[in-house]
Amino acid sequence: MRVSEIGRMKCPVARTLSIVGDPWTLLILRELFLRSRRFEEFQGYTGMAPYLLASRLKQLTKDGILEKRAYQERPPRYEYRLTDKGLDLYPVVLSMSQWGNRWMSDASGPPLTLTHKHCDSHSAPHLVCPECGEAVGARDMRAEIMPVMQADRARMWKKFKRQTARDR
Amino acid sequence: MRVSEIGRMKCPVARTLSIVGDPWTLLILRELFLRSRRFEEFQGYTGMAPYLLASRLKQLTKDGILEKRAYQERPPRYEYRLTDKGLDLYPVVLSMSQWGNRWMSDASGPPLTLTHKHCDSHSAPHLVCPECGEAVGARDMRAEIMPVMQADRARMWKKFKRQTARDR
DNA sequence: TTACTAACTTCAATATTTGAAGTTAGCACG
DNA sequence: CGTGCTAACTTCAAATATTGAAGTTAGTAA
Repeated sequence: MRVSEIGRMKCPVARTLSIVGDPWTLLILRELFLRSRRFEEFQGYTGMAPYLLASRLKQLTKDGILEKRAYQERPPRYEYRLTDKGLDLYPVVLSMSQWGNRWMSDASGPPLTLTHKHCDSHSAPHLVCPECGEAVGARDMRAEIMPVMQADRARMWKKFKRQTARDR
Repeated sequence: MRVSEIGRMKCPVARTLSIVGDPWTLLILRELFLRSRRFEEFQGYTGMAPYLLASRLKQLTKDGILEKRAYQERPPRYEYRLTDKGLDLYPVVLSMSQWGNRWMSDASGPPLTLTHKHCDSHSAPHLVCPECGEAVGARDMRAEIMPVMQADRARMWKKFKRQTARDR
């Protein structure tokens, strides 16, 4: 299977990865959540090659994550903004930020702080169960693979087994 | 900047990306959260090439996300399990799953369901502010870049500007 | 007319991924 | 004792993607 085919799996994680499964794309998203909007800002703050940046911005726009619009006509200049679909990726980027803070920080103090606008407190949002309100982690949840995804997995497994059998 | 240097930025998102900023790595994590443990399972259910799988597992082990252990001696067979550091990546994978459910699903019904073990209800955990308990999204939070990260960004920006100036 | 800017595009060199095939260390069957 | 089978990789050559450097476009400003 090629990277470009990951999105064809009947799995919500895989489908999300087909859009944001790339470090440069996620750095662009980080910048957007830090309120960068211009090509130059993305390039300067991520350090990525302009060819790659252009191709990623094009793809994200096609995927409906970003909207490109001119912020002036002459000379033509553009900005990129998150759509609602893009804004909704916030939990992904935030989770990465919090994991990085917890597990990858050095002695130089917190690089980012977050304030909840509504209650005006510094906070690190966490996941809770909407039913009981308790904080949840990996050990607290049980995932069940439904028939539609199970069938897809069974198909992949069979293909894999057929392949290894043919090798002999 | 090269992909392999992303982790040197003083940014928690970038540092996390240096470990999980790759679609195959995240698919391996998905499998681990779905309780896969063996090389063969990862290969069969992700469809990735064995060379890539082996190199990713090696790196994840080195990064302290996984532990490799023999589950039998003769013939030698191994399994891979999440460490605490790895388990703590759950919010990243869960956020991706939920975004995929919301924005990338087709008509064939939900591929995965989650049950909160403690209250036994089907639930889609969401982010809340720990201070006031309110659900939070991108628009509700204000990020502030602290001096240590700000300095790093300023350095990158200057380097970028120096580079484009030299081009002329 | 020359310098400068933002937003790209092009090109050649390098690095990574892919698919197919091969290897290793055993067990199981006839 | 030989053949087949398994899980967990490794190797190789071809295809694909990324990188760094340089170039382009459509303007404004001095």
